[in-house]
Amino acid sequence: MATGRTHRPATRSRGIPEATVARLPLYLRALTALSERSVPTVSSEELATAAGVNSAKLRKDFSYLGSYGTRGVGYDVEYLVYQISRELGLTQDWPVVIVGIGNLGAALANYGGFASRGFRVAALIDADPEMAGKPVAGIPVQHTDELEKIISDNGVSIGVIATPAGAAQQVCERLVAAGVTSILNFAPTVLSVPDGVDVRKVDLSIELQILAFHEQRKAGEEAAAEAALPAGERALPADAPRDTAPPGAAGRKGPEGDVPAVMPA
Amino acid sequence: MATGRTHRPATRSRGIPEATVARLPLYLRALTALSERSVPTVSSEELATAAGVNSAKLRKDFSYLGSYGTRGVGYDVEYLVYQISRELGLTQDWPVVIVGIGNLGAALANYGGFASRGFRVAALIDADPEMAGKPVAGIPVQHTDELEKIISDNGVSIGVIATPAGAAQQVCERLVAAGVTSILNFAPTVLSVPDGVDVRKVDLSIELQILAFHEQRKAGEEAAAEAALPAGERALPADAPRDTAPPGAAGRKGPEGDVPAVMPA
DNA sequence: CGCTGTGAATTCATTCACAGCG
DNA sequence: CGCTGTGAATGAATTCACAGCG
Repeated sequence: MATGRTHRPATRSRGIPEATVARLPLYLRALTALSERSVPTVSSEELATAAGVNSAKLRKDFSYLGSYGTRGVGYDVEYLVYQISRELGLTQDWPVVIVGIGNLGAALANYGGFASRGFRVAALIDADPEMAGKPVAGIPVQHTDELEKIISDNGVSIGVIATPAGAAQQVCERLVAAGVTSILNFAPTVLSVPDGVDVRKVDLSIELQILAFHEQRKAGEEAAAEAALPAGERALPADAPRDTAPPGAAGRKGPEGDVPAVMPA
Repeated sequence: MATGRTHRPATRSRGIPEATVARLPLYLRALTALSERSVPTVSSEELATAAGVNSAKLRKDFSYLGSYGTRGVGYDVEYLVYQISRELGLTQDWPVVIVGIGNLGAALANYGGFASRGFRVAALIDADPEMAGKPVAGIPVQHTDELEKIISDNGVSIGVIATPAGAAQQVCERLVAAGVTSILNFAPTVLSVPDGVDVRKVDLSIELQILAFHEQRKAGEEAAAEAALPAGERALPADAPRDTAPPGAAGRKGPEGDVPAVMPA
């Protein structure tokens, strides 16, 4: 990906930044809601609010797609829905397979937003022979043995892995060998794939851990705020509300013997 | 460096970059696996591979935490596990509530990796009176009416929203009012929260859409690479270069005004 | 030596601020 | 006027590359 250094002069002809791509679905969702309410046009300000971003960012994002707005007015909702859908490749239907029909896999299979927008669950696959034939979300589960056949018969290029961590890499390899080039991984493990295959991961415990980090920081600040007095500043120096570094940021270097007790017991 | 140049050598005492925070759980997972295999030390190179990042990035990340390695040797696995756990706030247990016990909520409740690392499901909450009392993953579901009491009785500061989109904002407000300051949102909607509250979102269809974008791009490149044959089908693959230079082509507008109606809601 | 830790360089993303079109 | 589209400025993240410690 992006390895090829095009000799294209400055102006990116089609290099939409990754960060922008990641926001297009958000815009699309907001626009779809407006469309359902028959709202004809939106300003960047309104749409940005609905999508939870700021308007400068939204306008910059749209500028990578082309000039789809009208100065003094805003954007035509229907038109933008179409343009973004097209950009995301949602004007076609993507058959998807879900591998691993446990609790999570079943929940994904039942997830409505799936079919509604450009994706179609082509098959559910599980390694447990007991599951074979049993319908989940109206679709009969098929055994892993059929994986390769299913992929090629249906021209599947997107696979969802919802197996236990231990099985994920192997499943991944089979999917890739069978022709899948995009994988959404729910298993808590790092997948290694050949070049040209995209992997995105969703991991509950990672998200929780990130939240815990911030939560802990908040607790620390709170405590520091209450007793705003000289304390072991190395321990849990409350970052200034803004971002800049707080005062007295002396050297670092974690003195190994010292394990600063951080938890506000 | 640009503006840098404060009086202080910018040794941030605690300003860990967000991107780094997001990777700490990955390192932790890889380290935990090593620890279970009783591996005593790892080099940045090995650990980086296991975590799926490159070693320079890993070393830079660790440098924000302190100097926990030994030159010429690597990192002590146990020690690093401890340091990262502490940094992430996992040396304490975080009670978590899950609101919305449908397919997904149930799957989350059953998710093992939950309890295993610093988190404890304090309660399951659902709006359906039918659900009340029924145990899911061994925990009895409680009715939404109890939400505030549950939060405060258990000192919950992290909430997981797995309700339908329509209910999410309201649930969010009640959680926040009751004292929750970190939210993991699985509902496909933008939550608005007051300052000081962190929200992270997990959205299946967004992830799929991002994959579809890249998938489409691959298909386009492939076609173009194959043999510049005039593809008869969709004339708008990933390559449709309608965007161009900002300078000369200043006044370009959408494609010949048309194409309104589109997606099936 | 080998491998960490880190300034400096580079690349990527966000924000500002305003020219200019409708 | 109001609002888009976008250069330029700023800021964040990644990568390079190497000094220096064990």
